[in-house]
Amino acid sequence: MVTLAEVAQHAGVSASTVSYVLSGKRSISTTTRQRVEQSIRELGYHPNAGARALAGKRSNIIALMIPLRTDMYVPVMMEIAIAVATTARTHGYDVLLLTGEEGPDAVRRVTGSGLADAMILMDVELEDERLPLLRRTGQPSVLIGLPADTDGLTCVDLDWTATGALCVEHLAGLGHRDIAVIGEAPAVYERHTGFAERTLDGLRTRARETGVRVLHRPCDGGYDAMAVTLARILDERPATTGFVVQNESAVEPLLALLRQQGRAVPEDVSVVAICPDQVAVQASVRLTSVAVPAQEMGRYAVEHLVAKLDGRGGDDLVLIAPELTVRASSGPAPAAS
Amino acid sequence: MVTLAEVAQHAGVSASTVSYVLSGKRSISTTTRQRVEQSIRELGYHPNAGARALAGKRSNIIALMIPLRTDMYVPVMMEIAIAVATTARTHGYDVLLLTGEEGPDAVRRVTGSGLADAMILMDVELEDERLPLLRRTGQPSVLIGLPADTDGLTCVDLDWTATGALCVEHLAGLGHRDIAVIGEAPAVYERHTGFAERTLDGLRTRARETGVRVLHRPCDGGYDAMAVTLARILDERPATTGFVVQNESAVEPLLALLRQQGRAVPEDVSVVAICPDQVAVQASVRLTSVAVPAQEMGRYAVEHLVAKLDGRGGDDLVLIAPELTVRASSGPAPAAS
DNA sequence: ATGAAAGCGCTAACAA
DNA sequence: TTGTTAGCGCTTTCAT
Repeated sequence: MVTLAEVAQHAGVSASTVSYVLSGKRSISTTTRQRVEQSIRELGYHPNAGARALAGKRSNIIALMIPLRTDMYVPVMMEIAIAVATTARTHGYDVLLLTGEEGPDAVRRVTGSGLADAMILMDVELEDERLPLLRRTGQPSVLIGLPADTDGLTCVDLDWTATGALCVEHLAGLGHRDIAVIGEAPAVYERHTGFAERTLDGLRTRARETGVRVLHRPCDGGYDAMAVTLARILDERPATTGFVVQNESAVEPLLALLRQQGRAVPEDVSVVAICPDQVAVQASVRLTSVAVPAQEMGRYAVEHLVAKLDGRGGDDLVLIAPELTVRASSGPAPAAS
Repeated sequence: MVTLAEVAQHAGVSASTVSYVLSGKRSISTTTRQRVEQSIRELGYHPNAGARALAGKRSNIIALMIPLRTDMYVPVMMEIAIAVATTARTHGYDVLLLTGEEGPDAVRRVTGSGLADAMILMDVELEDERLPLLRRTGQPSVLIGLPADTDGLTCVDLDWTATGALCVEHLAGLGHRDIAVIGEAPAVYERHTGFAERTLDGLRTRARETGVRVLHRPCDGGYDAMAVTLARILDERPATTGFVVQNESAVEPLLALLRQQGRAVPEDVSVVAICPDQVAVQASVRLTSVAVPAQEMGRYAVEHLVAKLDGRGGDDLVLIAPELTVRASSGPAPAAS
């Protein structure tokens, strides 16, 4: 294993000079710098991460806590994780992958051990049990998702309330008066995941304002669950002509079932999805949708964290404005029969 | 920040004693151990990761390289990643998330810096450019996926050749004589991803043996691409009655298209999928499928790595035997018309 | 069964 | 512009 001392000797300079060449924290004459860089290359030197962390008091690692469950939004999680990892690298950070399994203990462990300099939490719940600890320790962190109380925290998220409102607005504008919302799995609501509840809020508020009726039904993914849910909806509200779907694994089943029942999209019923663009485009009907900006959230989280670690920027609350893209699944409400 | 020295002082013992209580590497009297453990709890001590890595020469971190692309098997990747992370924790390891982006450089960086003790590579290509380096450095590692030459490497994978064979066998056994294979995106074959080519091998070999005709067509995901692909297949081989699908995002489109054309599943055509069980069960027709054992692969990779790091076990090649579950999408071939 | 002390490889004052 | 040196917090011989 090549050490800094060996590089120094090889280049005929002191250890600190090599260190400073690496960190750029003081000016070095061009000739020295080049000799050192040459030696580094020749010897194949890589600074030891442990020593660096110990002496420099920063590990250059960002911890990313992802949810253990995979009952929702797997592609979104993955996209965020990849965006976090690549963005982190461009800033010289590596990413430590933590699952929610350990819960608050993971926060304690990572903070206490100096394993990571900062952390990003995904799948934040409204009353998340990790938050008190985060606030208390002052650990630099960014939440992806919004808890009930954001005081003293930095959060990034899609503006779900606006997203819900936007969906209703679009359908209402097309003349739909009875809208059904096909939501995430019941478990998601039971654990008070912020985005699900906020979306619902937005949906309902704007519905009230526009005089539209909204029926919300959670739905486990898959064809069978969707069949049951759809049957119930049409039973309770036969006049339903608009659907908002916030559940990736219900999208295609819904379309299949509507087709099967002879309800044409968008002639008879309109469908608006809340999902990544890729899903919307690949569906059997190109879906009018509000995109979940996964990459943007991941990138932003890292950049904010890096700024914090560099002493720039403080707490912040970033709500990304939703964008609705009109595709082939929504159109004017059919004339009332 | 609480240090080991502070714990030692608080407990009235020496630093080494605290260290040994933590590592269990030498016997400690019960009373001392209890005093030390008490102090650790009272002070909220967490060993510093950097110092530990520096002095102990192991970081207790396993690096996981995931592919950057998300053109295939996102849920599988995610499941593997989560299985790796949770299994690693049960063995006292943390997981560093690397994307393929850096390529071989990442291997060099992680190895050289002592950031991780070992690595797991996903999405291994037949002639993967990271392998020479891995072999040369002797870095403890496990590949998930099989390269062309496995010499000196440890690999885990589903036995894709057997998987392909099994699918043909099942359909042939049901009397199907013309089988179409709907594969991954063309790009997957172009970069010679091992599993895709091996599956094809298994498919073709067994087809030859059972006197069945096989037509293979790569397919980008989504409805439109699937429509084009299906049209071509039925054009070239109108007698096709069996389908093997190895592309998650083509599954539902295929089913929808078949339905649309009035071809009943499984009465007119049979479909066998290669996908996670969850996908097979949630599809609009419960799919006969060969499962991709994602969790098992992740868990095995970690366990093998831990064994290696503990000086137990060496190189190894584990091919997980495929299992085909018969569900509602396959049945006897219709009588020839 | 326990302690004392020498590093592990690096960073960052402090000097020159 | 460069060198010298004192740690960072831990593990692990070597002693006792």
